Amino acid sequence: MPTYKDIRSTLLDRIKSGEWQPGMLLPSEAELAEEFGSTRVTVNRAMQALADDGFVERRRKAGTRVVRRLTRDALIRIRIVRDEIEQSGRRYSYLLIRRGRERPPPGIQAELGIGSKTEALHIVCLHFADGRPFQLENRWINLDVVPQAQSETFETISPNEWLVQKVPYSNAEHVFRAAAADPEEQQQLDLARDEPVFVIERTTWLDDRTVTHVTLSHPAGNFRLVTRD
Amino acid sequence: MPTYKDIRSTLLDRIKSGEWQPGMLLPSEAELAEEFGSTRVTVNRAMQALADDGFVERRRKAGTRVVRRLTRDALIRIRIVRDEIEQSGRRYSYLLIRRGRERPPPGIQAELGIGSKTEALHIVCLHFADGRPFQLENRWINLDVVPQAQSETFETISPNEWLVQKVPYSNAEHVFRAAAADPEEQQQLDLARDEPVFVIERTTWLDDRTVTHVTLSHPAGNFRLVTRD
DNA sequence: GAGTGGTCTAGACCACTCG
DNA sequence: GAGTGGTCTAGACCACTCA
Repeated sequence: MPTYKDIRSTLLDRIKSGEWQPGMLLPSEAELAEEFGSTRVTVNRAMQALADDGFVERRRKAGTRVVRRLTRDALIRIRIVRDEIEQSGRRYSYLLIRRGRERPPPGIQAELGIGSKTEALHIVCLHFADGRPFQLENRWINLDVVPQAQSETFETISPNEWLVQKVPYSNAEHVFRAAAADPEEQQQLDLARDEPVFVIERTTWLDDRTVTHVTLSHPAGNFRLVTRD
Repeated sequence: MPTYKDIRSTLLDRIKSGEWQPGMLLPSEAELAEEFGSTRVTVNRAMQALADDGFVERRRKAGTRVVRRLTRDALIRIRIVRDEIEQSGRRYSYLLIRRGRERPPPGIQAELGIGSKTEALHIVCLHFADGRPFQLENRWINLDVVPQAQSETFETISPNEWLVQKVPYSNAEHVFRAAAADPEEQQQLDLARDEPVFVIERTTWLDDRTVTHVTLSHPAGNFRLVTRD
């Protein structure tokens, strides 16, 4: 007696082998239930799993179709920078460079969703791997959302780790880009001449209120972001 | 009467609000079923959805716990380059630069998983947005896996689109990095002086056999990769 | 209107794994 | 051994949406 996972797997094979081509209409749940000698509920569970994974699209009355893939989804797992460094067997260290309340520039104001006269917490710090600069962190924290940040010095704990503890489940948007290094990046990251930076920008929300916006710059020579399905 | 989605949503609120902290043991399915006035099956469906999304971890006998988040997952949707350009309202065009059978350099041999004397199909081409270079594609195709590629000229269809048609459901690994431009990138992408490139490398398999390896270079000034949970 | 998927209940048995 | 999650069946009703 097949489980819904067995059924899912069998159906997926038919899709991957090309037996069921993109755009094709699949048999109804009732028909498949008969074929597999199981219940419609079980087939439904399998088909929903395939739909969750983006292989098929389902509509009532219209039935289930193999998706036409125009995109490829890649999942990136971004670790806390300390973990990332330690996991690779290198020694992690941390240095706070600046910390203060400031009125952010207009672009950051917009990201944080705050008024032009409101101050936010601005932090610049460095993360090292085996004593060499690995990541320059330039962060703005919205004090309307996380007022506790005011009483934290960030001298021993990085804002990265502090925020994960205080605000564990937020949403985020990332932008990845390459850029020529600006003078501060050039100096703090100790870059080779003409070495560009790999930049991750992250904005984090809690229920539509922006918690923080951060720019993470890395020497291009020692940073790559890897993905596997 | 709550649906499993209602239950999922209620439980997720408790996690996000901090009522249920990371590491905490959740009530058993039976207890929650009683609380919500539903069946254990329905609660199970909700909890499995939370587990799929990475919010909780479940083990028989040990129960269900809120996950301690040390990572953040980001989903990147990579479109076919033509779609990406047209979707943004720009005009797409394509130019084949080179195409030929060659013995690939050692690094590519390893990626493709072929012997040192085996030839592969090497293609270099350019994708334009509104007539300006957008992406330089440098691709190796494993002819053991996709022999049909030999009889395709790739003069009117890009290898990108051709492969999606021929091999719709493959697995992939991506590497994102920044780099100083090499001479060919500098010339073909018409880069400003000292402008770095944003590089995506993708390896694609079909059942453990490597189909293709491609390096996609973009002018840093006009390329960003965006993600949203 | 009719066919398809979406979901629930009630009861059951199984599989894992902790103590 | 016992408690927890994993899954199935059988029957039912509902909700959407296509023709």
